[in-house]
Amino acid sequence: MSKPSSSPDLPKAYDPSVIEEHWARYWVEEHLFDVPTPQSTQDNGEKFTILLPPPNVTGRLHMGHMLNQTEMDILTRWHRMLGDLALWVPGTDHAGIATQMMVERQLKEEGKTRQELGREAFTQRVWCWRKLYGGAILDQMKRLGASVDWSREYFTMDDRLSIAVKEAFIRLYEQGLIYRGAYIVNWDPSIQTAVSDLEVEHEERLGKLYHVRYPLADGSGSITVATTRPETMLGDTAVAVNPTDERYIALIGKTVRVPLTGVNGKPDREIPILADDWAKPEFGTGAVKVTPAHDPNDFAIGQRHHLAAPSILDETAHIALPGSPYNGLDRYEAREKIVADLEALGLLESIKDHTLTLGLSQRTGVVIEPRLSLQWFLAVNKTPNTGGKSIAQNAIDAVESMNGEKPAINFTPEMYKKIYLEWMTNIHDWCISRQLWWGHRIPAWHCKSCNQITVARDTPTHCEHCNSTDIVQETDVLDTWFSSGLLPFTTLGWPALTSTSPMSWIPDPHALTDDLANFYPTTLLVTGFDILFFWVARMIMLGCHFTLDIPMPDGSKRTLANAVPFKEVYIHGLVRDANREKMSKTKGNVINPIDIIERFGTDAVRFTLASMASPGTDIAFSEARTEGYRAFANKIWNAARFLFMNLDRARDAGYKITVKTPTNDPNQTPEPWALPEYTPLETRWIFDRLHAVSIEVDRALTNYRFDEAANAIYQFFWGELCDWYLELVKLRLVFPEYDFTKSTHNDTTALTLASLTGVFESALRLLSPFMPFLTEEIWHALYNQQPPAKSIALTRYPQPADFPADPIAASAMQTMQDLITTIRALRKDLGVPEKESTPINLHASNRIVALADANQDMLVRMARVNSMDFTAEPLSGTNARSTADFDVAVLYERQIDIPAERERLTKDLAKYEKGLEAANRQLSNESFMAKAPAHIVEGLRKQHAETKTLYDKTKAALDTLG
RNA sequence: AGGCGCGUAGCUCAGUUGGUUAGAGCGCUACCUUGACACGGUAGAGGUCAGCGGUUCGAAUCCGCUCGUGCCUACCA
Repeated sequence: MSKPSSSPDLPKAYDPSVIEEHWARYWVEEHLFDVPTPQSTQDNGEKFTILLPPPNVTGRLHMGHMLNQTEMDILTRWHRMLGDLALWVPGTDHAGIATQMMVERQLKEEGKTRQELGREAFTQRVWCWRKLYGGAILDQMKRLGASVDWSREYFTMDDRLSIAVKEAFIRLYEQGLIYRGAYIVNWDPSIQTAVSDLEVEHEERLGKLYHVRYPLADGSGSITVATTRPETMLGDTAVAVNPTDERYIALIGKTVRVPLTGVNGKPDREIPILADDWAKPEFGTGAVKVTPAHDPNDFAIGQRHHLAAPSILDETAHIALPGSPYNGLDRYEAREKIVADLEALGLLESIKDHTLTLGLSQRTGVVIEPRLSLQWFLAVNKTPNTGGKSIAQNAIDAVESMNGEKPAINFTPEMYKKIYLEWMTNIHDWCISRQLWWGHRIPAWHCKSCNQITVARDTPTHCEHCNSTDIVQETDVLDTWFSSGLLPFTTLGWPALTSTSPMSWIPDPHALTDDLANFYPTTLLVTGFDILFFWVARMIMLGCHFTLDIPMPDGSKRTLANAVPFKEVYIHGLVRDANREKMSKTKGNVINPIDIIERFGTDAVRFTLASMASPGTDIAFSEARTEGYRAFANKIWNAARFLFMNLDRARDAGYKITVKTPTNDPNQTPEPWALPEYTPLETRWIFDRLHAVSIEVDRALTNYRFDEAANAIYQFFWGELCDWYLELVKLRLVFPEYDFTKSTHNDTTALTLASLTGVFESALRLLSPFMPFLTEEIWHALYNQQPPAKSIALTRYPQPADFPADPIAASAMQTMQDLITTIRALRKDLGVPEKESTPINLHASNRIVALADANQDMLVRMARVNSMDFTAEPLSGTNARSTADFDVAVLYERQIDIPAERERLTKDLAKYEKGLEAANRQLSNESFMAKAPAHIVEGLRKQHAETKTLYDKTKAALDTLG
């Protein structure tokens, strides 16, 4: 309770730049959204836990981040205001490849390479880099007003998270699910590391199909193979044909000489022709060259037939065959030269155009080279040696509904569930090793004596197999997504106190432990579909696999086996430009959120994104829309000015107005508004609307319908509160007298002031998750900078039960609005000057006559009516209008534009006629009458009657026009 | 090669199990600088719901085909 601020505090036009920075800083500095350990707060409340998809440290905020964070922030603020314990954990991802590339690029500018620096110095350099630039995106987040818990901020390479990654790796290894082996992987020759299947983008390109003749070793002829990559022939170890292919049956078992492979005077290499189903008779020549080290299919053939797999390309995709004339050539140079040489030898039969799908590295855009190399894999379809289901199976079970029950993890939109299951059902083992320096180093040591591997939590001194001390640590690091896949529980403190290792580095082990007990599993994940497989699927795989021992605050232990990391997944669309084009640097259509925020204000941009965020569709971001929402912010600002002005005047006149904001404590339900008998119609009505809009917003947000929630609030605030309620309130407060000292201090004035304040304050709270800055500013001003809570975000979210529903008032008000609108339109068509008041005649039911009579002041103010007569006879003619409920005539001497009026009436008549025909058709249709549900028939009858009335009235009006 | 989605007012999009006369914002037209607000007010115009066929008493909504468009997945040399 405090003195309201005076109106001069608020400038006439809303300027977001003046207030937003201040509140953004205030929220962080006051630690308003840091969640204390739950013992000290209400522990019977619901919990809402949400993990921010960690942006890359290399990242700059883009519109996708802003959409993602706006949605999460709306939900988090909403839950917090509902009294839930709302924890939103922020952090950043070390983003192995991306970051390493960034720093390497920087080194290159200095004329250095990472190899010159060495591993140790290079990683130091990356840490320095991350210190300098890594926080940029978090600073930008603060500008968005994201209500995260900054005290729990993490970085995926932090010590505690690194230990968790190591722990997870070791457990999986011990369960026999991580193995090391030589397989064909996707190799990026530009950054020289393996990447996973997901990090490869496929693109159709026009290439060539070469037919190459391989001479039979016995000189009896030749066999022609078809290939798109002639340069790999240097590594061929066989030619395969289909066993059923009659053309080649006689050749199976013979050998051919691979052209161009003779080195130093030696003859060309001799390789067998063998039978394998993989060779498809209908493709090319039906004979395929087999290069096990450079093609995944060929590798499989090689395995089946125990072929050697010589590598002919080095890690940079240059030919590595000492002595060969092609040695040192890039793969494409080699191709050119080999094709020319084959041609010269007369072994090149033909070259045909051929469209092929190329794999490109997502990060570098370089063509992926399938390469045989030693890598670490996570077996996803294998039963762990400790028993139980495979990782993929658990990840499927968590999402599939069992026995018709709701699945443990629910997807919105539902479509993504299908996509996820499809992918998870066909998943291959995951290559988790990367030949990078920046990342979590694999905790494995190779023994130089016995070649075996020792995997250990602490650096071992000797090989666990042969006791040799000649051991060296694995140089590979883990795929970044391996660590991010663990985040739902590692950010909450796992494996603190649950691990076999002491966790002495944890500053306050108990706090972290409580986090896991209190907040795991998390509630919701909000993200884009682009990381559905990369991240969402991996979190489900890893989360549902591990058994987590969770120490409870009371000292007991809870074991969570195969628990889901989150219960809900909400997938949003992509933010595109206004023309629905994908934003990209090359197209130059990237919108920088900070730029747009500076021009329109964060609130307006947030509201734009929310109001366009319809599930399952991308957002075509349009500035026009944002301009509209800036206008909305300005509208609210000015509505606040109107309120403050009246509160000032009231105060000057001796009124004492109490503002009251309910708390968000779920145990304390505020007293609902009790309206006395003398409450005016518009006040009953606005409370009814407030009741209705809180129902709608609650329903919409429950279903992730940010668009519907935003639109409902917009419509309420502008279309109902400002357009009608504020105008009508002037009747009680400022009309016809503006000077309160001269007006009577009657109950209605006081009630109206209190209602106006209460309604407006409630509307602010309703809006605050969407426009946190503006509402914070006005709310503090409302309390003259001494509010009952530190932030509007810490107050109660408006609930339907807080406001009295009043269907009778709602209906009466609707009639009054119809009447006012009809009179206004009529006045316009009659050419009545705006300021001139006119008498009206009204013909209507007794109920409506009584209503209009009781609310004459509304008609005076809103429709410039200066007197009203009621007629028993229906009204028609050029100065009258009819609705189904009433006829109204405006008495004005000037004549209406007859042709225009005739056109309008004719149009209406046609519309009614069409409606009548349709209704008649239905009502005389026996099947319809027999089969349609009663309320539909009833509704149609009513509509038919109304249309009939309108038709008749319009017809009469048209007849009088002549 | 498979799979998924989309096509509704000039533009960007809603339209919840089929049900009364299909909605919003922006834009457009006309009038109004009224003491909260011209980032405003008031009143309007604007759609054969891509096309064709089917199911139904009833279809923007369900089914089939055609056209257009976007995306994802895949080891065919």
